[in-house]
Amino acid sequence: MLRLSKLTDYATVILSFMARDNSHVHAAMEIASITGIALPTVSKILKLLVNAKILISTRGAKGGYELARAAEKISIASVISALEGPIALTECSISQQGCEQASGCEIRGNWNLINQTIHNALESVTLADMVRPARSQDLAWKQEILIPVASLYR
Amino acid sequence: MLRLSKLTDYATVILSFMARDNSHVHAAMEIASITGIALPTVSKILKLLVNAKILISTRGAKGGYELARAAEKISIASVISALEGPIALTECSISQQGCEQASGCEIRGNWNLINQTIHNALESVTLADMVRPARSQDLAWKQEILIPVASLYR
DNA sequence: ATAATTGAGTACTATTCTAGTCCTATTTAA
DNA sequence: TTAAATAGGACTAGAATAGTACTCAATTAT
Repeated sequence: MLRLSKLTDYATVILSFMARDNSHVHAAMEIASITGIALPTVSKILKLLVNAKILISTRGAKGGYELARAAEKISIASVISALEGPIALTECSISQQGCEQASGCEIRGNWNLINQTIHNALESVTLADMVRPARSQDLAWKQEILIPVASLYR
Repeated sequence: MLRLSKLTDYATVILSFMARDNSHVHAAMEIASITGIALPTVSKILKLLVNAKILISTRGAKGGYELARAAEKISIASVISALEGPIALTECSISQQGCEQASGCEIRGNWNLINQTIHNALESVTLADMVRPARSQDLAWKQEILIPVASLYR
């Protein structure tokens, strides 16, 4: 189902909360109670986000977490790869081992293309976009979508 | 990692083989031996593709599978959803149950937007595109990618 | 200095999902 | 009627995910 893991989903919830109130640092406990996510789980996610340089942590009393940079500069792609590793639809996109399928490998290049397309799309969406309320069914945006892969061959 | 399942990967391999030679029906056994995928697994995939109306099956001796329509009319999105169910990054995108996260739900609409964007991108790539050889690192296509979601709010 | 607060790191467990296999029924061509 | 082939479902083993717990390290307030 092309799904993100729950942890990634939680991460966006946590980050969007922090983006809305970035005036001071937030302790893990505070975040847990506000979002309703269990504390150990919140901690785990926050640590991953710190490692990915998305958050900055301050230890000790009065410590906590805060965004490492403005919400406009935090892409959804970076959040996803912080939690789930590199964005790659197929196996071969990560490990360059190559597949043993003799006849199938001709499509790998195309998968990489699709992969890149999706990656770029996710790269273009920032945390700031997520915080803003979604437009209701505004059909205009559908026309805006470009289909780069298919048009490659024309 | 935003991964597709192996079965979906196999499915594209199988379908691309069938797209290249759509002159006659292919038995599951034939497909298995050519692609190197185990027969029971191939059968399972083929059945799912038939249910999704992507393939047509003929029973009995001299039976087999063939594409239900031209490769140009088979989108990658339809293949993915045949194997993995509806394309949805987050839980809420499928079940309208709603999330219990009190403060997080404001971003659901935005997830749906991203979701739709990716879905449309995948919808635009067809099996025929996959069969064609991939262009080598032609950087031109990168510029072609449009970032519809972020630009929505400007 | 010392105690309290808070994050860092690691290890562990249970549950869910995925991949893959097998068996039996049904259909059709020869 | 027989052989070839798909249809459908049930089942198992393994891997990945989600969530928890515990101990160490750092900082600040008193």
